[in-house]
This record gives sequence, C-alpha cells and structure tokens, in this order.
Amino acid sequence: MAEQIKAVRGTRDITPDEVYKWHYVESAARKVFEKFGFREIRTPIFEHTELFVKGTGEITDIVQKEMYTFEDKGGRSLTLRPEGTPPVVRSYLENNLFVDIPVNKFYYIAPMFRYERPQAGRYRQHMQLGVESIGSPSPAADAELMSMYWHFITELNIKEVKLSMNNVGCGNADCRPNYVEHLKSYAKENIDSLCDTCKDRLERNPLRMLDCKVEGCSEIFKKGPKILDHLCQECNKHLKLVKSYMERLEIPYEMNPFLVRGLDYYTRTVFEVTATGLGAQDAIAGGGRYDNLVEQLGGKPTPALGFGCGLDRLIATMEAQNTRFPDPPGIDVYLVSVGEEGVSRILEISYLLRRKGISAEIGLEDRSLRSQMKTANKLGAKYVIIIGEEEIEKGVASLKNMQDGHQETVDMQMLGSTMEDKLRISHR
RNA sequence: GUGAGUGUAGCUCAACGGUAGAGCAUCAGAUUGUGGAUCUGGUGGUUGGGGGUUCGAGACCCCUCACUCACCCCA
Repeated sequence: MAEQIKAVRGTRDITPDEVYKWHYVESAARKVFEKFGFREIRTPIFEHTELFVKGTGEITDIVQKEMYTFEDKGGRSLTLRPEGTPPVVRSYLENNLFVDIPVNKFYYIAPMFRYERPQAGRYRQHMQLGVESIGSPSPAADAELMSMYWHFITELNIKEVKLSMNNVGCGNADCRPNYVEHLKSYAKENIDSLCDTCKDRLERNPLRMLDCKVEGCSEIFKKGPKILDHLCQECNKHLKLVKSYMERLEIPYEMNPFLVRGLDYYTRTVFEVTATGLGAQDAIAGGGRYDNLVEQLGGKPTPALGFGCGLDRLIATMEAQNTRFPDPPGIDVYLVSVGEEGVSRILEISYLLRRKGISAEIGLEDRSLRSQMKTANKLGAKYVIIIGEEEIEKGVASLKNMQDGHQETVDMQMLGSTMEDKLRISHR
C-alpha cells in the first residue's frame, strides 16, 4: 500500500457524521443575523499581505508570527486570511458599498488561517462566523451587535457564557494616549516586579500588559491606573450609553477594565464572550469598535464595529454541554432487491421516489435479504420496500414499516403515491 | 516559538526484552425471502515513520512525523 497522506497539522475533516451540527449552527446564524439586518458577504480566501499588515496591525502577533504568507507565480505576496475584518472593509471600499445606504451590515461564515501550535479549541484552519457593521458611530450600534450575538447563543441553548466588556478609548490626545503615558510611568515605577514579556510590552504595546496572566503582574496592574478613569468626554459618554442600552435590553455583561484585545484597530467598545467546557481556549467570540480602520485602509473616516465567533469552539462548547442538536437527517425509504431483475426495478423506483422529494437509498451490493434489512435498520430508514422474484411475478412490492414491523403488499404502480401518503402522515 | 505527555486492528485498550491479543464495530452463518436481541465463525496489523542496541524490540536508545494538554496568543 502506498503511504497515506494525512490532513495538514492543525487542520481536520468534518465528516458526514458531524456535519449536520454545522449546518444547524450555520443556519441558525443566518436566520438570526438576517433578522437583525445583516447580509452575507463573501470575500476571497487570500488577500495581498499588505492588507493585513496595514489593517490588522504590524505589531500584532497575528501579523508578526501567525500568517500563512506565500508568493504566487506572479511574484505577489499573498496571505491566507487570518481574520475577517480587513477583507470586508477592503471589499466595502472597493465596491463602493457606502453609496447606497449610510450603514452597511455584513456577516460571513468563512475559514481563517493562523500558523499557531494546535491545542484544544485551536486550529490552524478554523471557521469563523463574523459580523461587521460599518457606518454608525452610535452606541446603539454597539448594543445592537452584542444583543444579536446574545440572542444567537440563546437560540442555540448555550449555557454558562460570560460577556465581558471594556472601553479602550480613542486616539485623542486627552484619551488613550494620555492614559498610556500614565500606565507606562506606573509600570516603570514597578518595573522590577514585572515579567519579561511585560517589560517588552512596555515599549512596544503597553496596553497588552493589562491582560498579562502572570500573577505578580496582574496584582500590580489591579492597583494601577484604569483606562476607564482616563477616557475623554466623548468616550465616556459613549460607554455610558452602551451600558444603559445593554441594561434596557436586559443583556447581562460584566465590565472588565483589563480586557484588551490583541488587534491594533480597536477603539472604544471591546468585548469578549467566554464559555465553559473548552479548556484554556475559552473565548468563543470577540470584537469591538474600530472607528479608524476604514480610513486607514484608504476610505473616508467611517466609524465601524464587528465581532468574530469561532464555530469550532462554539460547537465544542455545545458538545461539552450536551446541547441538543436536531436529529441527523435519516432516510425515508430503503429499497431491497433479490435477483437481477429486482435491482433494475429498485433503481427505477428509487429514481421515481427521489423525484417526488422522498429520500430513498438502495442496496447495490449482491447481498442476502437479511443483510440488506440490517443495513436499512442501521440507516434508520422509516420504510423498506422489498422487490424480489415473487413480487415481480405479481407486479407488487412488499412494503414494511420499520417502526412497528407491519408489512403490506402494494401494487407496483401505486408505490409512488402510497409512499407520498404514508410519509406525509408520519412527517406530521 | 517553549514545555510536558501519548502513538499497537475502523474505535477503546492489553501484551515481563521471547509466537501481536481482547471487547466493540464490520462481514457471513444459525433463519434456503425479512432489521433491532442472542449464539457461532471469518476478515482486519510492516505496532506512526526511519535508524541504532540486542541472539531476539511493540517495549530500550536516537532522529523524525503526528496527536493531546499547557504557555504565548487567540476564535
């Protein structure tokens, strides 16, 4: 035997036994999102590398060490998309989608690629359900987005989720930059007690020191300056309104002043949803406002916000919580034949039934009746149609109800309509 | 990128350095044309791959690949 080629590290197959769960979650998402006025957008799976360097941010981990970047035969540097926001903004600008309506709302269900070491809930290719709302500065848009996600996971019956929220301010001199100076001088006062990563972050990306998990560091920053105390007036007002809307919508959330997301472009509202049963990688969704990104990517100054939700983790959560999925689709009829003439008959009948919208499966191997019945049972067929020499001679078919075991004889000509009647009743 | 653990049949796992096994699944039969329960039998493996130690390696050593978990970070 030739050597087996296996799936690439960090990737996996979703086999037919699993895929119905994905269909369920995806169609729930489409239903919910479309009710909230979001429309699907599909962008290419790869982009010019520059889009992510500029959009996601040069100093992010994603860009610095996690991108699948390659050169194509034309010498272009391309990158498999590691996240969905920059491509959607690019598409929004490229297609001039802003001309029709002031606020554009998009969603996508698409694979993302990051070169990371795989572990529980982390893959090199993972499916992300993403949403972007471009054009509105209103805090109501923030609340709308979070409430939509909340509704979505409620619909799926996901339990034990926590929505954490923060406001990381804006670029005005009296807002985040001012806070960062405070934070830096505070960190310098305590520099001897900080871990090496934090020392490094102090210059490169000071905000990220806040969510350091090293105990000593988190203790220090708990006592340090908080962004929420240093927001400019506008950001403060925004935060206040978002909170009041969330309360009015009765969406439970927690303020977490240490929540800082790994992407550069966030302004003001950021949030993260965590779930139980996942191990260390427990974030099932994360997002926030990015009011400067559209301009950064060459558009006019346009406020925007969005989030991403990892479907692999979402489904893993549901499995860990024993969430009920709808039953996997079974088949209506299994057709069994005896003898060569029987095979040609069941092929013909199955084609007829299938065209009537009935799901039918046929046994094509030359096996004993008993074996074929076993297969029918295993596939969960509601009915079995048996066509052998006796039936052919009489021009009939034997029809067996697999639930109650009752068997009857049906005129071959009447099979189509009989099956339609029976299945209409049992579907009710 | 760092650290730890694990790779034996489709799945879950055994086998003191000495003939590679069990349960489940699968296939067939018991039932010459009838599923689920029971019983009987069969198929199925270059022990992840490569090298080394040894009279002899699934086991010990080295390399490599993969998986798992954690760090980092993220969904």
